[in-house]
Amino acid sequence: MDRRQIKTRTAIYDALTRLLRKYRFEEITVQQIIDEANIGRSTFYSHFETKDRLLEQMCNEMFSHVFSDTLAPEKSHDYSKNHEDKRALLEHILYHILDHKENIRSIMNGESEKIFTRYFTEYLESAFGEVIVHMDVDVPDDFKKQFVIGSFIHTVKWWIARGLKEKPEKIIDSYMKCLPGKNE
Amino acid sequence: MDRRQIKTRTAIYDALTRLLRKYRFEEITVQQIIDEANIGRSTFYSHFETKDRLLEQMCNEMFSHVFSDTLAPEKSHDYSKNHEDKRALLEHILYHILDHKENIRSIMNGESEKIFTRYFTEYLESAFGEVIVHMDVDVPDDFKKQFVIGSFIHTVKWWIARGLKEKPEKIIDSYMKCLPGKNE
DNA sequence: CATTTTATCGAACAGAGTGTTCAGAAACTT
DNA sequence: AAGTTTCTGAACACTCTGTTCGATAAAATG
Repeated sequence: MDRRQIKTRTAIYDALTRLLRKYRFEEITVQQIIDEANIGRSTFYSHFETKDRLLEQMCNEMFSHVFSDTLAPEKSHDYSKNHEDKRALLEHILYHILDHKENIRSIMNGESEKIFTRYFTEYLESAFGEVIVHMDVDVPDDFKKQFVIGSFIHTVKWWIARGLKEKPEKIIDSYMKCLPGKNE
Repeated sequence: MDRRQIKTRTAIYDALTRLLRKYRFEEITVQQIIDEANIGRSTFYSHFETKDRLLEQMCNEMFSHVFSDTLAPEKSHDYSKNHEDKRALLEHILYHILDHKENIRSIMNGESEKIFTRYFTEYLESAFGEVIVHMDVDVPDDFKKQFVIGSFIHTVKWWIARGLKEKPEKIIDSYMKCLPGKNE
């Protein structure tokens, strides 16, 4: 890839990241991004069709990184085997989120939250779907799934919204204590 | 209030409701609302400052109705007393949501979802905050609250997103089975 | 019923933002 | 050095927003 393209691309990403610390995504204009990134107007549009596509791609890169290596098939196999490994995987995810501390809070408003949730749900579904079904609670399978996954994602969002203060271990510990049934 | 005002107001509400069945809120323009409602442009703006304020007020009316009579101080006192009454209150809320079946699904996208969540959280917080703290799980109080309330709201959203197919009793039953600790 | 008050209408307007185009400058490749 | 690709930025057409104002219609008042 041409160096120039990489340069403008990262310039745009960085600009948006910086702007997101001050403004909500909805109130940021393309012109602001262009000025902050120090690029020409037509350059922006040759990289991204719209402002929304930019956000989408930025989120995709970010979230795919957050969930990437944890889902390597060999690893996920190990993880879901027993209680302690599940705990380790969940903690691992939180640490990955912690890596993006700077971005994640400002990104976590409006449309981007949905992208995050979609990614997260798909990921947890594929990593834990099977395990959850085998949990010992007398409710329909689909309900069980939505409850366990939904409450986890909600917990993570809560953790992020409050500034990622608590240690991942603490969050996962509390979360698992709140889960129903014997899920060892 | 002037009859004319009431007429335009409901015309606008109805128009937006109808449009929301076909388009997402973000892609609806003021002009579309005006045309659909058959009113003059300046009339719209004499009623609502912006499109967002319209949505906000519409949601406020709707959600305050959903949560209104269930939170009458005397009643909530009864409700949180014992296990069965809590169940009854939760079911009651779902039935109220069911009353708005037509609107609620289309409204439940984008910005309006946040208004719903805010209302819902505040309500549950005030109705059950005390009760939750006394639940027998060894996690911090604030975590306990966010988990119990968050997972309930998520469950309700899940129920709505799938078309409110299940009976309220069924949803509440499953939900309570998933809750941790002895909360009788 | 006549009068006064208030709401609606709609065209016209200014302003902000979007996304496109294009010719020349600048940077990369071979 | 020549050829290719990307960047630049001004200019443009468009869409949507929110305001203004005089004319018209409807409601409230006495």
